[in-house]
Amino acid sequence: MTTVFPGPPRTEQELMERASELAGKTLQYLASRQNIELPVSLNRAKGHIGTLLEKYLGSTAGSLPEPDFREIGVELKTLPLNKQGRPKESTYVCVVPLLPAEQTTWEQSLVKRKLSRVLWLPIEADAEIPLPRRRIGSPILWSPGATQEKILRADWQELMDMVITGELENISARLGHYLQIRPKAQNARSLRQGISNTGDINATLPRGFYLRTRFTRTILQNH
DNA sequence: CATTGATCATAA
DNA sequence: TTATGATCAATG
Repeated sequence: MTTVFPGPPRTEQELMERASELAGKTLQYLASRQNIELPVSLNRAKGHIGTLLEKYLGSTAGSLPEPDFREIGVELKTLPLNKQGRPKESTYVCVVPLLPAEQTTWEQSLVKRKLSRVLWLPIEADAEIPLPRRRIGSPILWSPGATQEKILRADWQELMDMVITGELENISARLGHYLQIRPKAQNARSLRQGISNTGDINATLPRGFYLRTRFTRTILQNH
């Protein structure tokens, strides 16, 4: 593997310069610059493109529960686009804290810290385009507006209230305007400790926070 | 055909 | 083992 830049970006501007160079380039180009081979399909490499971009841009966070660019507090998210140029998938944000000891305020939450500043990188993702030929779009450096944050916060609060009051099993992906909670696991047999409907701690499916496609669509439209 | 629930790879 | 990176695929 070849490292393209000497270290992590020190400023947002430096990050944007690095990302802007990729606009219009293909995934083949992105991989070639780093002497990494593209997988034949994303089927068995679902996060490959995101990882490739992190490496290219100089992220050092690894799999720490932190924004990708810790030095400047920016989170990197790819945004897969369908044939119409709209987001085709929801966006994973972070793990849902299920235990009482893990609870925080909205201000301290990982959801807020990650979504405070996001570098969105649109990627062509229509199934008809071969992976190597899919193009990277122009980067969007985004922060939630006041109204957006208000709704994100309300979603988070509503969902976390359910988590801590033993209503976890009543949470479905239908809840939440912008944010939703869905399974985030190796498979349906994966288990995590959580608060049961009797208030005890028992085993449950690990969950994650996701941004709905209809929300990321508006982010894209506003640019 | 959009959405929900399920799943795959990998690093520390 | 549990977080990251996400997309797949069944379902309504």
